[in-house]
Amino acid sequence: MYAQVIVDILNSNVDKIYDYKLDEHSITSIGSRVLVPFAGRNVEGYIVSVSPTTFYDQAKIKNIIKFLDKEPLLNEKIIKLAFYMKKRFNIRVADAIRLCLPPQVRSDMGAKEQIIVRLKENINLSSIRANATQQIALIKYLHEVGSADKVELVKKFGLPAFKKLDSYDFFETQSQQKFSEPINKFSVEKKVINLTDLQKNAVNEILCDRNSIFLLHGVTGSGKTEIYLNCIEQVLREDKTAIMLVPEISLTPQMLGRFRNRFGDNVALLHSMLSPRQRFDEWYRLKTGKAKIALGARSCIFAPLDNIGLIIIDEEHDTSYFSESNPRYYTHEVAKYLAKLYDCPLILGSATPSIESYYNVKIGNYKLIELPNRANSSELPKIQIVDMLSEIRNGNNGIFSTAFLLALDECISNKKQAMIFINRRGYSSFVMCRECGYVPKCEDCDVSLVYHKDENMLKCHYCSKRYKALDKCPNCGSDSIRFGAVGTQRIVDELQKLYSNVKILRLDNDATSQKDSYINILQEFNTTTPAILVGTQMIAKGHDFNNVTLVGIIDADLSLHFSDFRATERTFQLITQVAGRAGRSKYEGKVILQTYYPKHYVYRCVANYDYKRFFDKEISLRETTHFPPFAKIVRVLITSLNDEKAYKITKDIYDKINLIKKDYTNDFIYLQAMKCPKKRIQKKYRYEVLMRIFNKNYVDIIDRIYKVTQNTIKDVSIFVEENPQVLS
DNA sequence: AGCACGCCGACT
DNA sequence: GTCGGCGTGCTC
Repeated sequence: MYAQVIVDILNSNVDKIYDYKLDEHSITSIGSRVLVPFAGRNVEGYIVSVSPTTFYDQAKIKNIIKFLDKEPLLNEKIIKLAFYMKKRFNIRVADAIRLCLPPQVRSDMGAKEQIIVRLKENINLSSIRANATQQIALIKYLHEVGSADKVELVKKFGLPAFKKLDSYDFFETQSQQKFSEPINKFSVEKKVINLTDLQKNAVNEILCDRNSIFLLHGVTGSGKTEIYLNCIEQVLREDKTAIMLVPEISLTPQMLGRFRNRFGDNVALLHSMLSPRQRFDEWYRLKTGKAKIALGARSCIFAPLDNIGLIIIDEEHDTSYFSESNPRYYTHEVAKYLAKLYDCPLILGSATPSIESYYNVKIGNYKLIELPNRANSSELPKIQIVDMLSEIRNGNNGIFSTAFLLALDECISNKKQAMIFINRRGYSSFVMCRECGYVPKCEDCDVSLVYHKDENMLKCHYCSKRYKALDKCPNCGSDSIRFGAVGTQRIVDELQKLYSNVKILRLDNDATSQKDSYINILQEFNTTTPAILVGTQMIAKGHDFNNVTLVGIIDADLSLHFSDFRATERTFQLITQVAGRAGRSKYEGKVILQTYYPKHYVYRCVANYDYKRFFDKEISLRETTHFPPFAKIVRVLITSLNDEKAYKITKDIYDKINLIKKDYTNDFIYLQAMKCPKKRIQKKYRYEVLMRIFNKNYVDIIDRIYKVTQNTIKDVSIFVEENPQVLS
């Protein structure tokens, strides 16, 4: 028998199947992690299949050294998924497999045992030549520290030196392994919640059709979570398992609490806030069947579950479901494939579905379930559009409109809470010298610096590099400095001037850099009245605050101005989400939306909670302009510390794609090579080849694009992105 | 990726 | 004549 093995090396040159001899081990070996000899060393690999024959030269086939775990870590379906991901997203199989395993599995308990090296007692140093500097340095070092890790020694003194000394038999080695059983416990305190008729129908519809993809379109507060919980309950009764995905940011204590209360320690949590150890424990509970529900962010789709009965993607429109760094993948596609493999339903839930998902309903790929009302029958908050231009005409040049200040006054004097949304952190968007127009920029990135008042520093939002704040213009010496558009810190400042004795909290990336402060800030806000919470997108998602009666959107247009075809869609989603924070319990909520474009269709639709009208507008626009979902955007991103090299490669790739285009003249809507909008980030120069391609022959074309961009070139990295979320 | 192998300049 | 610093090509 032969085992087909994928080696755990992240390099496309070895991203293929290698055959090894397998003695009487039968089919049960599939998914096992093994140690195999490979190019003169031992590496970890995964058995992806087993067969009685081989196409490779039998004389060259080696034996598997050992099996690294008692049980296979992967199942056949996960392996299928890994190969699908290679094809669909152009990533390596080993990359896909790694997504399915916590890092500990590979580093702590298996083949990657540490090899501890010591010097033997009576070694004859005279065999070393006097000019072998590396060897002597190694001996000296080892003599000083006593013992060291082999990997460390090789890194410090080079492999040749280590090998030479090893050949003299100077070393004694020992390997270390560790592994322990995880522990965990939670109590169940079951609360019965009566479903509305609409919710009941939704649950029934899903459970009666286990082969479909459902788009659950329910307004904020319509009780989608309760539907999820009921569906999961049924699936568990059938002795199956479930995966529930939420955007990282909306995995709030409330959400977690609801799952824990309902399912106790049957829920495993996979979340980036967990320590590596905790994450491993949760993974292990799923792997061993001690937990049957995997709850977590994007990568939780790779939870080690068998017999999956249901997959849910909550807030399906959220951009965090795109993995934008390596390995790049789109969670919806992974979930769809998994659902098909397990013959189980997939639920995509949102108050503001992505245009693409809703379009899939229109063309019959998804089934639509609608929840047009809030579950507790409270009204959706009234959204009032305020024209900021007419504010200026009326002599108000401030950040806040008169209508907003009045509403805030009322809110505060009623001892309620307000949330203020501004999608920009820091104090102001940029700083500029009034005399000469100088704008300080980051040394490593092609972006303006942002002033952060609390630290009195200028910060780069792309690489987090910090600079001294300016008291004088370094260019002309003037001390007259102007601040650009306002950010969260500035809002807090202005509000504190107006309400010196009201608690004002800020929630953005800066305020939450320490691990728990995110939860602490929310906790403090939750228990304080009156109070004002100022924040970025972070405050938009899934928090249930009972006393919020006012939501202020300071500059709604912000996300509208991105030169991205999804800008309006994002604006609609963001505003609906933020507005949904108001009036969730017995108190009526109100939303004030400040804009310079009050007539824009996105605001008309948003104010009436009219998703369908917005969708119709947007989809016809996309169709006539040939944008997704009617075409695909592909971006090849080329980055390098070396500007000329990057330029040369870009030109090269452009030429090659231009050749492909000759075979598919009618399929290309657009093809262009250029510098990226941000020409440099973290010292790396950035170029791109951008194209738009019709769907018809897309699969063939992208395959060829992947091929011409695969060549690994020294000092230059090349990424191919499909429908990139941000173009910077 | 990372190892062998082979070619080269530098120094013993 | 060795050592070690690279570039190349291959890994079941």
